[in-house]
Amino acid sequence: MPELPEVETIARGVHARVRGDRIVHVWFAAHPRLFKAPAARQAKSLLGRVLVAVHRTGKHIVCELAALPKGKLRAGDELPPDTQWIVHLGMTGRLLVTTPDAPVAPHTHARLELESGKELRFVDPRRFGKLDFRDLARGEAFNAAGAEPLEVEQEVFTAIFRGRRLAIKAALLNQSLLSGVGNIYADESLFHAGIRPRRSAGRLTKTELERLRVALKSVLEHAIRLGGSSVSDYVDADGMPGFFQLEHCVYLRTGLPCRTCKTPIRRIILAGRGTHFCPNCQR
DNA sequence: CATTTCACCTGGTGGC
DNA sequence: TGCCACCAGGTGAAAT
Repeated sequence: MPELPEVETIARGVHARVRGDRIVHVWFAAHPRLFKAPAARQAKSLLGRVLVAVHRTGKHIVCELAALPKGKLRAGDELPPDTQWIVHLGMTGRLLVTTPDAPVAPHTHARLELESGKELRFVDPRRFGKLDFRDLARGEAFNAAGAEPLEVEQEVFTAIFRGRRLAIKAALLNQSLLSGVGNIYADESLFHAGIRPRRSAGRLTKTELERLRVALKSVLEHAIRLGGSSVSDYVDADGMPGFFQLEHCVYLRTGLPCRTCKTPIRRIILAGRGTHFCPNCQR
């Protein structure tokens, strides 16, 4: 499932391959629920525009698009973006840069044909993903609701959880508090911070919260360096897997010995999700 | 308001 | 081998 490190990896890969390319044809599948703004409006906004940059905000991939100016474009000219195409991968979404003759995978819901001949494809078997766009002229620039885990400072991080009675794991998963943390990195960061997932968020000490902030940041950064976790069907923009799943300490390791103390990893259901922890290392 | 539960989806799994 | 019930979980809406 794509979380912050996977989305970051994909965004970087797409950016490197399509930056400066122009969208010359747009095809969308007829699955209305995939589209927050109507598909026809999105297609109209995408067609003919240049992909100026692709980056990540929370779990969203943001493609910055610019209209081509009327006059001649000179080398080195910066095109100011006027539109954003927003891709959320949901559970099983993929954003792939392919050659036009590459076989079209089942559940391909969007194909953007580029001037260079490449194609940007959105594939999502479960259709939990979402496609949307923003008109920057209307001041609609996309913003994640929660704080960025890689940038948030101690004081803000502490304030986020203050007074909240829900379990810390549930709080970590709440995208309006922190953006980008999903099930894998919630479990892994709580392990590295030595905190049980069921602990009440508001009852954690300042020291524990600081341990959690640092653990979360370093787990996410490590995962980005390894290209993310390929646990179900995640692949990057080139269709290549990541390798952070090899470094998981608790996620999907139920019954296996803790890498630190050999105690078998336990699995519970918390906030409706499978939750993994070491009963000895996490208190 | 804060928090919890559930529907949305399909592919993979395991039981028979 | 085939069939089917069941589960996975990010998000947003509905319920509590």
